[in-house]
Amino acid sequence: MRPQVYISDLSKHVGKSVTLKGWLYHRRSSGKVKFLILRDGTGYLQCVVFKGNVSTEVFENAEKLTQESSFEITGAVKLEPRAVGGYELDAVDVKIISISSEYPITPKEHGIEFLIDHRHLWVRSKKQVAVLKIRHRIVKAIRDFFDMRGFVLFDPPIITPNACEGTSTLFEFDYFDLGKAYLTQSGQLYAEAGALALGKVYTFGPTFRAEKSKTRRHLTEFWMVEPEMAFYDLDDNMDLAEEFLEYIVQTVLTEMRPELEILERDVTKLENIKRPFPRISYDEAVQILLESGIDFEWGNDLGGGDETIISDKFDRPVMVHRYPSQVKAFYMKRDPKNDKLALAVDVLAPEGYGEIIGGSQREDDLDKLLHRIKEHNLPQESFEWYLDLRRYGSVPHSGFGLGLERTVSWICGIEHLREAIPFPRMIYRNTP
RNA sequence: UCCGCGUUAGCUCAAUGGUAGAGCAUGCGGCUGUUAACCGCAGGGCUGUAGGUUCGAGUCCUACACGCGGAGCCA
Repeated sequence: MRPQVYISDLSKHVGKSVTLKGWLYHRRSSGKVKFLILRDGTGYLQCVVFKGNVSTEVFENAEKLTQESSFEITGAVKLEPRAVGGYELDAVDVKIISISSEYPITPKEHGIEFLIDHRHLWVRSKKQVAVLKIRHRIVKAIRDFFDMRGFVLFDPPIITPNACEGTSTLFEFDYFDLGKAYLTQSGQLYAEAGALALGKVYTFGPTFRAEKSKTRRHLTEFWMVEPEMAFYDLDDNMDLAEEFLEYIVQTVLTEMRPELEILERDVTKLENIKRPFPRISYDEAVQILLESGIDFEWGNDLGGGDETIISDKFDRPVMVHRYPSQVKAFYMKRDPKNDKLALAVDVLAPEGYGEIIGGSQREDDLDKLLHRIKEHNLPQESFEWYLDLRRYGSVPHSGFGLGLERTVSWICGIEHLREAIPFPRMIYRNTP
């Protein structure tokens, strides 16, 4: 077999004869000349098959190729501004690997139901490939960011014996003789144990929510990254969060331009994402809502529409801090200046993409935490290990969680979370 | 759980209560520079399911199923 060259490496092979392998993305024919668009996962290449330049057999092979058939093609690479990608292959040989049956996803438009039913094939489409490559780059940026700052990856369990925060609905199942177990909704409590062992840690993995929620901002299975830092207060936490977001966005802007162009993303919106981000208190957020004519009662959580109104006031992510403690989880530390407030922060993405980060300083006082657990009617025995973290060398500590798919959606400018993960899991769909 | 909208060819959509149509895809033919190519021909339908109104229902009514969007909830 001749060595395979990838489309992304073609600049090194201009003027030379190479062999590429891939699938037929599209074909146009004009009698004695055929234009085959090859895709190989790294890009797209127009291959020209002239009847006069190849044997009858090769020309017939090119004729037989249907959309998504796999094949091998050999020819000389040349610069060609008229072709997609800027290069073109003057084919001398075409070998069929496998002829594709009638491919369901045609070049014309499709409805979302059809596409999601064919997700296993939809991921071959140009925009989906671009989104998934950006997702990959974001994941790498996340790991690089924390690794460069001395964080240690600390993997929490996915099977947990009880509800982490006592709020969300969880997926429940039988766990041998030990009774009910649950799929994790957050690795955060375990991350706190990690932070007290290793100083700075992060978790990164799938999490599960069983809420019967059906909106474009929801998945039942999604990925979350959760840093947790010993000796960080709320301000340190917010400093890290904004540095983190800036790094992710600027990395994608620098390294993923071609993909952002395929997605027709307005990059000027992303170029704004530079520190410092605006920081407003919950009280100030409520003021914005009241001034916008929203009938909002102090003490309620912000809804999706409220978040959009607030984020529309800014051209970069806005950090809303110090929420009423009644709408936040039991483990969040109270504001020493106002016991009704929790030292929490939510980061709202611009352009209506909503909450991408939720975080807080954690309650580090044993007695207060015990009190909170009773207040929330949580089973204390399940949290004894967590309370131990306050019994043995408790320190101020903070952390936050970033929803990966919401971040991918925002950066890619896509409408629905289901396009930000290869195989989305939603309330009425667990296939393919 | 609640509130809207939808379901017609493989796909995307048309069709005043009166013979079910187009584009794409597929097949055959034509074209030596195409960019979702183009031109000609052909095949392709229990109009989501079950009732009802009517001389006559894709169209009007009722129920159900499925889907999409939103609310609540959440990252």
